Amino acid sequence: MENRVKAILNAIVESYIQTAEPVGSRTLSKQLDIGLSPATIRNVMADLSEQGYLEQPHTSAGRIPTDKAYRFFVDSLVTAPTLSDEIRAMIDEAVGESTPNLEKMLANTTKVLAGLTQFTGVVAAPRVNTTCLKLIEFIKMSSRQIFIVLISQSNMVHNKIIDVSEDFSQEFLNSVARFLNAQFGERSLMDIRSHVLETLVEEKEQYDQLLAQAARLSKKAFDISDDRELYVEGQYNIVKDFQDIGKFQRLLKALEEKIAILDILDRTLTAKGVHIYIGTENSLDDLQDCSVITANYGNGSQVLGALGVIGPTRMDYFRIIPIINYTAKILTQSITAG
Amino acid sequence: MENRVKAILNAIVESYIQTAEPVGSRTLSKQLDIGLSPATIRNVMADLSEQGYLEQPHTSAGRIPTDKAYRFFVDSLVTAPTLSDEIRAMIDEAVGESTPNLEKMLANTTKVLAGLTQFTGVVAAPRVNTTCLKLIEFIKMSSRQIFIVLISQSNMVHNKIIDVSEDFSQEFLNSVARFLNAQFGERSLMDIRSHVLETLVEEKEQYDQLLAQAARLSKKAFDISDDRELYVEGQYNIVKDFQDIGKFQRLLKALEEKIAILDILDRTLTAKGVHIYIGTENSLDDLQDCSVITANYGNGSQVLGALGVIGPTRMDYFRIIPIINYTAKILTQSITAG
DNA sequence: ATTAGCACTCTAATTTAACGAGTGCTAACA
DNA sequence: TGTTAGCACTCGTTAAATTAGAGTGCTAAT
Repeated sequence: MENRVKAILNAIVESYIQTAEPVGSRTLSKQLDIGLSPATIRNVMADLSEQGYLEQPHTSAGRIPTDKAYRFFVDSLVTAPTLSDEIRAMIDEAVGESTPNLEKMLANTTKVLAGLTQFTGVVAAPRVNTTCLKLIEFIKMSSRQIFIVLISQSNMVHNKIIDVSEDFSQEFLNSVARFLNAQFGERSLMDIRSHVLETLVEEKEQYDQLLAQAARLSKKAFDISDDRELYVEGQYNIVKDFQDIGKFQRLLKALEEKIAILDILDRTLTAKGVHIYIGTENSLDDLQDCSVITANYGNGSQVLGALGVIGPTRMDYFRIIPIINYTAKILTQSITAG
Repeated sequence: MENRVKAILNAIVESYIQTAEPVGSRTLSKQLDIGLSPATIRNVMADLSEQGYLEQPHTSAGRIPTDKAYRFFVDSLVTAPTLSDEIRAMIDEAVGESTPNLEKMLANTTKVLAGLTQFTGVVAAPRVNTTCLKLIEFIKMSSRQIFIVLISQSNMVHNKIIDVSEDFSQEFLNSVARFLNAQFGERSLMDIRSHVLETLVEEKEQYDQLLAQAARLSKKAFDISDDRELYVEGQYNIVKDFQDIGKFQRLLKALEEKIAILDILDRTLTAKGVHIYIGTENSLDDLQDCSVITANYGNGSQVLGALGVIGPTRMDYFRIIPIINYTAKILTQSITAG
């Protein structure tokens, strides 16, 4: 694509991001420093329309960018601006504040994302199955109830109360926990579960009463549903850019149900850096008028989850991208250090 | 107030609840079985307007009920209808499903409230300070980090990771936990905290190194912030009844911030039964166009928290009230049994 | 006390007209 | 050949004017 055409396209996108108004040739001609007449620009715009970069709300209106144009615009953003010290400080504080408690860290991260971007912030907690075991403990609550705590390497805490038919002694529970910690420390829960299952099978042939009990208990302990937590904050920020109440309501509902959003965040998990999904690039119908900007966070060696914001397609990418980027970086650092 | 006047007022409220349209004298005359002409009804309506029960959007429109009228309407609802078996079953299942895990129970309760009423469901978790201790346990994570689990009588789980300067042995931690459990079981956290403080003071004069450490640790353990969790579900249901985007946005924000809503729910805690706050009866500005219907739940002997729904003032009280009532009852039962 | 009748009010919906931003095309220009 | 000025045309937006209808308040009759 010609240089001049690029400049015009990007100028249109920028202008639309700022004003949310269809961009006309005359306005653009004045804004653009290059001495180009409206007529010339009109020609270029006509070409761009043909190529699917621009569209007109109606015949005699200015042009608005299509998703394709946003995509082009974003891809030609080579230099992400550096963040101001104040913004960095805000992120640093919010993210680092409650180490090493991962849940609180993620909640705070979501809040700071929503606050800084003025869009809806989302953070996906680590997948339970892929996290690694740091510590497991059994606590006897009553003769038939056992409380199980399970802490992951990244300081994520899971707990549940299970009913058992046998009356285990606390000493027995302790020994099982000791065994599991020694045996499975730093292994992923998914791995552990399959191993526990193996053990259970072996044990059947051993006819050792105690071992059988231990295996059964362990199996229950690691039988954690793999739902992921999604932190959402700043939903009310979405209202601003929605004229269509119906669409908006569906979006809110999607946010409440969370599953679909998690799917989108999951797609990020494989690759590094900031990901941007523009409008129809989102598989989710209710997000067709939104862009989702995401990035991964991890514990230094492993990707744990993703964070990002959801906003209108005409969001200020230039401003948002470095925020996402930096937040992910700081969160990763905090987890790694914590 | 005259009987006939009552009937007319309630009919107006009912009609407005159904249709959301200002009610005119002619419509009402046809709807009402008593043979009263529009003119007669007009006279009554004029009186009711004077007394502040009705108002007109404009001179030549029908009347709409004021908050005062809703209040009258609600107060004259003597017989709450019995719930259908299906609805009962849905509540039973949602609430009882994940006993004894209180957090999950509350989350499910919120969802079923939102689902059944099609409004926004809210459930306030028990105040941490007033809940009673069932079990406390210390788990050593590393030489300087201790993981603390604290389970309340109502099976609410709190946990946190604290940093310590001394390197406690797990045996020491166990003995401290044993002591606390024996000493303070079934006492409220608030009580315990003040006692722990006392002990700490006494200990200063005892100069017993170990006891001092234990006291310091215990103090940290019970130093829980008293934030209450608020479960919110079905926010998107509010959209329907809001024409004013600005108001709606503020309401969403209030729901996200939760504190103000908790205040309202707290007011319920003193008295039994269903509470209804209509429109301006809500102290919160952003809720002036809403009604809040709440009820308490507890553990049989003690009130723990409140649950309810937030909807437009013109919600169908007759339908909603028994849902709230029954849900609170079942939740209380489940907690008591759990 | 109730009701029928009627003039009056006010909103919401519909129509009409004027406006203007922006386009596409053509012809002139460098 | 690329650029620009000019111009007719389109179409949405806004404002004003008109109409229809629902509902009221008042009065007089029952």
